[in-house]
Amino acid sequence: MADEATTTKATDIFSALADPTRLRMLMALSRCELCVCDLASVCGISQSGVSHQLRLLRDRGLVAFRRDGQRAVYRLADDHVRTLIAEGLEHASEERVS
Amino acid sequence: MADEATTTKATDIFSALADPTRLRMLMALSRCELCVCDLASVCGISQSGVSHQLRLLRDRGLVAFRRDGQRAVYRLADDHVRTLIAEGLEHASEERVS
DNA sequence: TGAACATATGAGCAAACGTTCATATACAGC
DNA sequence: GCTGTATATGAACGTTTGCTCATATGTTCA
Repeated sequence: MADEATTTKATDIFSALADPTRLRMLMALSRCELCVCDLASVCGISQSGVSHQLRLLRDRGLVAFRRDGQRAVYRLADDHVRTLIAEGLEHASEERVS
Repeated sequence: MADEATTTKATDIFSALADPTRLRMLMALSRCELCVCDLASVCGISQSGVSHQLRLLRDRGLVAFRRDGQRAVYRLADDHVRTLIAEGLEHASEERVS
């Protein structure tokens, strides 16, 4: 276990979570599904920026989406993502135990 | 919960895990404590490179170390780190469920 | 003290990243 | 068809990252 491919995939997942903008997007999506413009206002960056980041998250398999008329409505791909985010936030909010 | 500071701290943790070299180092350290030169041979980069990365991991609170003569012996700072790594690897090794 | 070994630090550089701007594509309603 | 809105894509940019080289610091033993 933990071969080269798995390690690479794990770093891909972690690096997807390693940017403040993407983490905020995923935190928002862990509550409810949202369209691109919603995410843009949540993150405070341009629609274009959000779209670029969403493509990365899609490529890494962290989010999925459906078309709803003109809108593209995004959601977390699965509960694994939700769990990882929750764990990271939990550890981050805990006091450091030496 | 999940305020600005917590989000930042979480991205710091995730980005520490987001590099192949650092993840390999941490995976090795999750089995047993190791000195710098051991880690260098595990990672296949220079001693200097390992030392730089260890400093980052120390600053982020992911590893701790003790002096043993000339050696600096590093270990994971706590079990939270071990848990996060294990989760990431587990998710990475699972088949993608659409 | 001085030599040998282990680790840490600083400078420098190529590559990757995150953003914006401009523009293209897709859909809805007229 | 055309217009307006939502999303996607490509180019360009400044910034950050991860590494190596050279060198400094620290520890042990003679």
